Amino acid sequence: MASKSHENLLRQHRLRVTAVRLAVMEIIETFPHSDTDFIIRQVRETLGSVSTQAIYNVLSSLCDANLARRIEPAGSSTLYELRVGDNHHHAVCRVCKATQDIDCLVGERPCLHPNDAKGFLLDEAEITFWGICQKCQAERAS
Amino acid sequence: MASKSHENLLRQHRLRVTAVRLAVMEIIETFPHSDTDFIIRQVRETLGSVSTQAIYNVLSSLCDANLARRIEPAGSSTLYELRVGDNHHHAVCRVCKATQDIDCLVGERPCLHPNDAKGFLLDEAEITFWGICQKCQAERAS
DNA sequence: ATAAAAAAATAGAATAATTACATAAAAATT
DNA sequence: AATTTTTATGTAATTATTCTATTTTTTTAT
Repeated sequence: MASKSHENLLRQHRLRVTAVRLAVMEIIETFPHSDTDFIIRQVRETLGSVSTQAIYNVLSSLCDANLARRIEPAGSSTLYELRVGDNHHHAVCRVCKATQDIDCLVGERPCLHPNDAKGFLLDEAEITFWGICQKCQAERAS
Repeated sequence: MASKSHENLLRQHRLRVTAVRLAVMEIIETFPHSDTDFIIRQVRETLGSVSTQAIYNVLSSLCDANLARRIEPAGSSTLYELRVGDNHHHAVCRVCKATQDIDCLVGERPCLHPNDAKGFLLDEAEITFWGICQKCQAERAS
C-alpha cells in the first residue's frame, strides 16, 4: 500500500505523518507534474476542507526533505513530482504544456559538462526539452 | 553607437522606434539577465517617469519579435537578454542567483536528443547548469 | 510640413501565485 | 495522560504580471 510506504518515508526523514502530507504524496505520485492548484483541489476532494497554506507548507517540507521535487518550466506554474534521486529531465509541450519525464542518458549529476563553466562549481544540468507532444501533433495534422 | 543599431533592429522588425524600447534594449544589452524590476528602475533612471505597463509591453514585443529572449530559471523571476539567434545555455548560482551565459557545444537546436522523446517533436533543449559561482565559492571558503 | 491612421504609453484596477504571521489543533515524546 | 513540538487554520500581505479604457506618440500619406 502506497500510503504505508509514504508514511515510512516521512518517518525516515523525521517528518510527522499527517493526513495532508499523505494526501499530497499520493496525488503527486498518481499525477506527476501536478501544479499547486490541481494538488489543492485534489487534496480537498479527498480530505474535505484543507487550508491553502497547509498545502503550500507540505509541498515545501517535502521538497526540503528531498521527498518531492519541484520543477518550474518557463511559462508554467510550479509543478511537483515524487520521482527523486535519479537524474531525469523533462519534455514540455509548447502548445498544451503537457510534461513528460525524459530519462537521462548519463544518470548521475551533473550529466553534462560545458566547455567553459565560467568559474562555476556545477552540480546539476537541468534539461527542459521543448517541442510538441503527440496529442497536439495529431490535432495539428487534422 | 548602440542605440543606432537598436533603432535599425526595431525598424527591420516593423516595430516603432520609441524611447522606452531603446532604453530597454540598451539596459538589457549592458546588463544581460536583468529582471523586470531592475529594468524598470534603470529605465526610469534614464527617462524619468515611465509606466510599468509600458515596460512590460516593450519586453513582450521585443521577445515576440525575437529581438530579446526571456529566461526563467527556477526560483528567479523572469530575466531578459539581447543575445538571441545562437543556441546558448545558462549557469545559475544556487546562492546568489548570478547568471552566466554558457556556450553550447553543438550550436544549433535542439542540441541534445534523448533516447526516448515520448512522442514529442522536439525543437529545443534548454539547459540550466546549477552550481556555485566563483564569488560565492570564495566567500564560502573564508 | 501636416493631417490621418496606427501603434504605443498612461493610469488605475484586477488577478494569480505565493508568503507571512498569530492562534488553534494534532502528532510525537515523556 | 501530560507536555512538547510540529503542523494546520484563517486572514492578510506581497510580488509579479495582466487587463482595459484613454491619451499620446510615431509613422504614413497628403
